[in-house]
Amino acid sequence: MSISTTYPTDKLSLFFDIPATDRTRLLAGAKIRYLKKNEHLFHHGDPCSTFFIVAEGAVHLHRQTPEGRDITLHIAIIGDTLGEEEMLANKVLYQADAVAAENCTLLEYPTEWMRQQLQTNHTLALNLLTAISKRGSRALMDREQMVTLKTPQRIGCFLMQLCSMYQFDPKKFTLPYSKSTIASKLGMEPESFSRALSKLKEVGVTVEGMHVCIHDLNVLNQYVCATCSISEDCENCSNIKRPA
Amino acid sequence: MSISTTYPTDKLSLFFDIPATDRTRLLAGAKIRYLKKNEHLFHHGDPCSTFFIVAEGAVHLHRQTPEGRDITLHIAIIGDTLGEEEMLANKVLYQADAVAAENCTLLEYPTEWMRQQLQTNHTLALNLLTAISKRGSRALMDREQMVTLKTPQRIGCFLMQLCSMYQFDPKKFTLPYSKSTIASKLGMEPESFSRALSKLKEVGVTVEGMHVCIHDLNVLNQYVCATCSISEDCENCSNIKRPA
DNA sequence: CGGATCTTTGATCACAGTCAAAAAGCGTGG
DNA sequence: CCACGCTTTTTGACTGTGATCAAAGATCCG
Repeated sequence: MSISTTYPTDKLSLFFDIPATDRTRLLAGAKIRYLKKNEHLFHHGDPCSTFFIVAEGAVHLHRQTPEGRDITLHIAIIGDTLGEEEMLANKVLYQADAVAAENCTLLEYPTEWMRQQLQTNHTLALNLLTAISKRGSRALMDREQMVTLKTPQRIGCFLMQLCSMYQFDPKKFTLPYSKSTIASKLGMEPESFSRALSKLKEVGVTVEGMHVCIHDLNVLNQYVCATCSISEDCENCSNIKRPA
Repeated sequence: MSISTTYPTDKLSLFFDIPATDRTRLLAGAKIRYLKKNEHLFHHGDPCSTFFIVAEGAVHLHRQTPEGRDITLHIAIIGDTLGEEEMLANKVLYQADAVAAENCTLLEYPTEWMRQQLQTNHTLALNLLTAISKRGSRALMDREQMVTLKTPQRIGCFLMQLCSMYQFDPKKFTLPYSKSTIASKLGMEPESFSRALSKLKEVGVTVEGMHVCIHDLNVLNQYVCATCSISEDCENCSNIKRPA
């Protein structure tokens, strides 16, 4: 079975708008890589000559402070890329640790090869830059929310994002990664996360184990966004207000 | 006197690597706009059909929470662009307030015109995307530091950034914008900012009015970066370790 | 000089971090 | 299938930091 039939490459935003022939070549250049949950993809400081696209699962990107504290940079999901900053900025070492947050499938490319593709394939280049730009504005949002939102609100926002990213049914879905991972991604301690979850019960969010139930999206939405400066410009919220 | 002789356009990163003839055309397309300190450039929600480049001074980008709290998104300085997100994402309204943090000179372009330039001038497009990408990774850093660094450390980091951005002499320089503006940009209240400044005295940073003196950059550097996860990958710090 | 804004200082409060321990969940092997 | 050990999550008590409210000093500018 060929790669192109195995993976729904049309779900990878990097390949968006790329004609079938080019896409086939891009897929042929990829090595498929499987990762089990908790397996390392690369370590902070490793020499870096590979670029990855997440085809399935989620990869946790994090790094440590000199004191040994662990900070989450990003959780990359389907369509996200790994090592692109390094590739574009010509870094020779990976700038973070990458660990599978669940079982993963990745497309793996030599950085050099991908660089060449980017030079000749402008659509590909544009897609990558779009992705980077989106990630940037996401980071801006996160920073903003760090200031404006309290712990339970940030969690609420995250849960709504999950629903929209994975097309989960808000009434009943399962957390795709562990609670500590989520806590870290939200910049808080597991204890705070746990306590904040119980506060969310007051707005109709029940979490038992890995199972989440948002009784009323609108109630949660209002609770979360009441103090958020992004408001009208928030894609996440507009999705909720006029559901697909 | 022509625009090209009046402004050191080679300092605008957007025009980097662009041949003189193209650069001249780009400058000819610009309207020059002067802003006095505290003057509004645009308001959040205004219809948006203009793109700006900061040629001089600094523009404070901020927006409000529903509760009326003011959140700083960015302080744009020489070479930075305003309205580029809106332009690229085809937004029809500005997503923030823009106010001059000091007296400013701006290059002003109709969004449509600039869009056309970007389509034909690939270097220009690349420069813009580089700028956006840099801003994104800056936002990521900020978010990270929000978690890892305490108030005085964040201020210290900011002061070092100032020195490197404006080529200030650490021993003696003047804050380019008001303390409340800086506080807001760092995501803290003016009171906290003020108190944190006094703590910085312990590591040899004296601030009197708008005048700052960093007695020993290395001491400050160590104090700031002791708990920072970016460490080796921090451009700011590498500048200090091997000064120009 | 006087009114405005900006900054500092003081007192208090709330929230999230920390440390410690209990509880729940998970996988392994008997 | 249960028992065991390990990890993850939760709960509890406490602490530290920064936000908040209020008021006093500075500073700026007309």
